[in-house]
Amino acid sequence: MDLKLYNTLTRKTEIFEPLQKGRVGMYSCGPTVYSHPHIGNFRSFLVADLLKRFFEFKGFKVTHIMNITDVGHLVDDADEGADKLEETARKQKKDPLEIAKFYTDSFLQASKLLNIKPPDKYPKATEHIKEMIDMVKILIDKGYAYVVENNVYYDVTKFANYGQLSGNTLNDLNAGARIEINQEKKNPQDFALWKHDPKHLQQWDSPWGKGFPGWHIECSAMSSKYLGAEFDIHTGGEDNIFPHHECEIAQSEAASGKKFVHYWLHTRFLLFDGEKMSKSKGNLYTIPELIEKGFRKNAIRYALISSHYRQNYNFTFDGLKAAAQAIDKIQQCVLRLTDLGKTGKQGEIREQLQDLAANCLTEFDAALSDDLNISKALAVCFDFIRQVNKTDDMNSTEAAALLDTINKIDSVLGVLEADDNEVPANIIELAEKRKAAKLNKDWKAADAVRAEILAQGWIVEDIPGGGYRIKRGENA
RNA sequence: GGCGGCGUAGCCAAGCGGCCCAAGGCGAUGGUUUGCAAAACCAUUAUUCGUGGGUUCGAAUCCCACCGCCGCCUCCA
Repeated sequence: MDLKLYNTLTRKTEIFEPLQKGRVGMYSCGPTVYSHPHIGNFRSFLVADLLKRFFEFKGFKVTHIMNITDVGHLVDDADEGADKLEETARKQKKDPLEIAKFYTDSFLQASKLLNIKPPDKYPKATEHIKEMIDMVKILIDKGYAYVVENNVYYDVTKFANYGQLSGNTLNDLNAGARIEINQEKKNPQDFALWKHDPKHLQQWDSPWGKGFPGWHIECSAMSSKYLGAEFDIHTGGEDNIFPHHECEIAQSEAASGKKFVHYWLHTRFLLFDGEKMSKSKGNLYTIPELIEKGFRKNAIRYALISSHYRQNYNFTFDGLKAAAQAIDKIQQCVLRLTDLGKTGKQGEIREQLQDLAANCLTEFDAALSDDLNISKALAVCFDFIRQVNKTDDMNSTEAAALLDTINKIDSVLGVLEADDNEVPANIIELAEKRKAAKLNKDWKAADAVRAEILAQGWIVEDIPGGGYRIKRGENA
């Protein structure tokens, strides 16, 4: 089935056609490691993860690159002033690279908690200074860039398509007049490829003297190194459209003479309780903070992927609770199928169930193939689960087949993490004690033990037939 | 000023010209089941899609106007 994606570049939903059959080259704008990444950052990373997993579900071999920006993002509007990393470094009196490492680790840990599949490579900007310098040289040689006083700027008037991605024309940008006039630049919209600033803590040698790279060049340089000058798909947050991605296109296409990226996918911002997240509002939650508050990591993942990526997602604690409930519904079904797979009778799979499973996967595929219509896909998933729950007298072959279907779906959703909840021995003991009490019809004792188990953070549930099941409770 | 998005049940959210008296999740209510629970299942929870016009045999879906909300326009995913 064809995958359709909304392409920011053309402002149309298009059928995805890879450069190479069966393969996808994908680049995602990653974090700038000067603070802990928050849920908003992760929504964008999770959309990339969802898309990548869906490509794999459809049988594509994906090469996924996500950069880690550990240098070069300037703080204020005029390409002047302190670098964000440096600002943090000065505040904390640490070396910028130390700061970068600390927050890179924070990012990687949170990514793991959210069950994000690691990209094939997380290239770091500071490890690709040479590649960036090489690209800047090419841009100067080809006449797209010019040197002034140890600084290198890109001349936007030389690139005819500047503004194609964002819809910003040079005239509009002039009218916007938010740009402080920098006398060095030929045009106010020209952006820095290489900057000279003796006050900067991070410095590298270059043909233009000591300095540091401009903040768009790293993605152009690293994407071409790992994916080639021309590749399939580039993802990021909506704020990246302009100027970052617009400038990447200008740099990469000018340097290579080829089309840069075929499909641009941008994730809309997350709101928190209907408001934009910001430090001043104190609503920039990080993943560990939410876990600290008692929310489950897979609920956070579910919440963040459960609405369409081109829609603002309004993040609320109530939404997280709803997400946790929804996952439980799936998990409950998985538990039952797992039990039946072990204890059910041997047998053939009924045709009706075979069709149910096949249709589910087809519809799930169709939903996500429609520009990642996740709501529809989840609806398919829950419809399937209801049908499964309604099915009595299931044999072990059937249970295994249906379980396999859920697992295929979860290879994309990634919310059913392997059950790492080893039930402690004392809890099992208590559960056995309760079972014994129940056999004696000593309901009081049985209920007391159940309360005790709950107090320790676990839930016992009876299964028809006299058995029971132990689940992790809220605080386990 | 320029570019773009949104308004569907208590909440989240799909649908984008007829299959819609509108999917799915959460919540709520009643029922089946259970020692009691939990889970599960069944039923109910929008004859209506921000408001007003229009186009059409037919509109939540297209057009116009109005109201409200939000994002981007060189820090930001």
